[in-house]
Amino acid sequence: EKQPCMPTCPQKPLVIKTGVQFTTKVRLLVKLPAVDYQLKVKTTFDKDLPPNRVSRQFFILTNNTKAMDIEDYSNGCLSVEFRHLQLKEKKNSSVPKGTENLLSVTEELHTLCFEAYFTVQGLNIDLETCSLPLVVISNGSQLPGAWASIMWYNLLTDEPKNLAFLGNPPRATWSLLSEVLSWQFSTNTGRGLNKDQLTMLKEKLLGLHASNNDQVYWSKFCKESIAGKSFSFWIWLDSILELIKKYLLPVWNENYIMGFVSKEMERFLLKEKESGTFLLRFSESHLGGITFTWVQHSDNGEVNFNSVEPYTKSRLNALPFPDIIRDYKVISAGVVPKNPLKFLYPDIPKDQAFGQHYNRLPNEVHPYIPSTLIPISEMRAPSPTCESPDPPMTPGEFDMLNKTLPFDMDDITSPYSA
Amino acid sequence: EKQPCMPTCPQKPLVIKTGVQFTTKVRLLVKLPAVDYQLKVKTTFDKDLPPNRVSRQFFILTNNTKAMDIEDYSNGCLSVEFRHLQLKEKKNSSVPKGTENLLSVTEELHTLCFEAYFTVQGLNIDLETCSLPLVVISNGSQLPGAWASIMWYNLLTDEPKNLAFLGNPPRATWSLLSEVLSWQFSTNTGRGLNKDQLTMLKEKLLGLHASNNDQVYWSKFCKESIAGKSFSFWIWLDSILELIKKYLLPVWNENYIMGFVSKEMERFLLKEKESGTFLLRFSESHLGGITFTWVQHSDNGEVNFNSVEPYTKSRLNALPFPDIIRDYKVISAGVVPKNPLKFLYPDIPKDQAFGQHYNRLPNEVHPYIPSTLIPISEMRAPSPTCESPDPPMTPGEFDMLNKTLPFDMDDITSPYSA
DNA sequence: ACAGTTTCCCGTAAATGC
DNA sequence: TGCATTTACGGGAAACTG
Repeated sequence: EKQPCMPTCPQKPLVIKTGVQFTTKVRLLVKLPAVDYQLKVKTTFDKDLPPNRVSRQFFILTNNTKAMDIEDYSNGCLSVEFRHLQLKEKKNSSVPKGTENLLSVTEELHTLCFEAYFTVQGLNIDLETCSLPLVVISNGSQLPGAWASIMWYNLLTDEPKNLAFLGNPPRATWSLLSEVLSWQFSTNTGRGLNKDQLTMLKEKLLGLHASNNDQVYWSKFCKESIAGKSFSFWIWLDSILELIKKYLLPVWNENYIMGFVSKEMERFLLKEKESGTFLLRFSESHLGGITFTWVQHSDNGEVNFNSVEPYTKSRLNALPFPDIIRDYKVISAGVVPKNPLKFLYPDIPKDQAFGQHYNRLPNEVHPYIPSTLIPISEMRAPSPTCESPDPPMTPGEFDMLNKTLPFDMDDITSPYSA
Repeated sequence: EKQPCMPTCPQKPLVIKTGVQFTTKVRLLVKLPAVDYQLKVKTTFDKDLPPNRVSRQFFILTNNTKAMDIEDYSNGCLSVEFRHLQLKEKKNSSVPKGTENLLSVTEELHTLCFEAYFTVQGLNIDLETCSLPLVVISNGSQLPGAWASIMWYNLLTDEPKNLAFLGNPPRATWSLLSEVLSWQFSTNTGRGLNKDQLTMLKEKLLGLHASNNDQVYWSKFCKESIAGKSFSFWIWLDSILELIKKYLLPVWNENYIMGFVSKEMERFLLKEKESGTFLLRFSESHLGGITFTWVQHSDNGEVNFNSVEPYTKSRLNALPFPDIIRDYKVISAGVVPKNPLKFLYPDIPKDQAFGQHYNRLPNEVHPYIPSTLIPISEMRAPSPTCESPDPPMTPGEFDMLNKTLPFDMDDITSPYSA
């Protein structure tokens, strides 16, 4: 006879990529009478899953049977850890595809099953248990979608194994969802999302003036693109999570990235601040981008806001973000290059916030002159709203700048015309 | 009975990486009497190779049998193309490893064998042929070494199948070797090596005043490190080939890269030239690097040479090389940033040589200010030998520069101390 | 043609073996 | 322990497939 679920307690990854190894561990929670033979456990993928339930079938490519061992001598607890397990798709399976299955691959839930079969005192015992649902992907680009499925499942059901859950998933209240989003940030980085950041996200997803009890549809969260964009809310948010993890970790953890703030709020916050006050905001138009916006007050009282083209991984691979802030320059015709960033909102001197994360300048390696990259923007013309306390340059200085700066100014060309 | 080699003509890759697909084609060169059944060809790896000859054994993981087909209806020529072949190492083979085998993996030669067995008019016929030697690698980092083996083999023997060749390889005269090196460049890029470049390479390998008849040892070419370096001559040269292929192709093909030139020769060439004349040279100290050296004449007649820290793939991934030349700046205290590169040796205006390869400046994507990276070097102090026709800056200008440039100058700190 | 999905494989890092 | 070699796999691009 079968003893379902109870006796063992499996741990497994929540998303598995085909062809990539994973590890799982099963622990026996009941104490068996001492046996003089090894207790073997077999791991199976989607055991007894009714056909047509999934559009893809997988199997464990590697050795899937292993003997349990005593994990803890104090209580004689038995366990077994499978390493180097690997999943492969069953191709040409007789199961016809696309039978009423409208789920995308990242919504399709699967389980790992474990069984231990043995005879004791003439009794046949078949212990069996299954993991909570997991998602199988074939490429890392599917990971964000897969993770969203896991989040939604864990957020909205207590059922241990409802593999059709995402066929018709319930909605989530914002108050519930916001907790899990903040938790994603805190577990992945070390700092969660604060009230203002969550408010911006709520308004992005549910519109202005939404309440915490308003409900978010699964499709709105993860499947439908944001209006005017080519990606969904979660894909956008996850791209920022990855950006932080890879390029912004210390700066994020020290709370120097406001990040989730609307452009309207940004201007509202900056407009009363000193010229050169800036804040950091994640791009809403491109995946995984961060920009800074600074304020400039001109002599006539006009207020001007500038935002740099967002930095994404290609640029951040070349130059760490704190160095970008340290070295960023704006040039405009006839003015010496100048870093417009002075105070991190509200009034933290730039070097106080970021100084400890600046990278050392390149070391001189004889016989070479060290060299580095600096980020630079051109203002096509000295805007009347730009701070411009600098004395005008002499004509000679102006001419020299024209020859040495990489931007065309009034079509003055170098003496070596192409 | 066996018909060796003659009847078929195999084409195969020269270096095969385990786990990566490759393609090979066999063509039947004799005309058979028409047969009404399919003529099947079987591909085998290292067929009948005596054990202990190689330290590693491989087998074809994928389907290795396929029927020949009429390739060309005009002459009825039969051929078969194997696609998606894949090699895997036989592990735990009974062959004990390391039996008198002193070859490295990239020196170990193997062959692909093809056989077609059939009966016609009561006669058993077994056609069989083998490919020329090939090298099996497991990681792309082994490709340069493997390629060197293939080059040496093709350069120095006409034997179709001497798999022990690299156990005791003959030497190559420089005149022979230099041809094959130049040919590597011309086939991989579009431009070979000129006389001056080859002379520099000869001197690097054989010392000054070596003659074209001097001989190069295999170990000197590929196995032993260059004195004071951690890589061999060929590994160094191949790193430059890869650099050109990936980052410098048009500039190389237009002959704007002198590249292989000693530092002594470089100075000799530049010293009589106008200030701002520069040339491009491949780094000899680091793999896959390119630097530029420019000359500056000071008022007192002293000549000064500066070389920038070599650019390698990490920097070149961030910024295309022509843009580096266009935008490169030198700054020193109190002087406006300035591009020291004016004429490509001997006297080609920089923009004339590189202008057509400059990338467009970033487009304005509203509402962001476009931004780019520029390469920059600091001269710690205005060298007395530097060209310095610029009027000294006013104290105000100097102070401003201190605040805005990313380098510390005389320990003047920003107002926002860390 | 196209989007969704998988496969391929370079290049780097880590693991393994001698 | 260090070096030579293989394995692992993220990430971008190509190939596949309905």
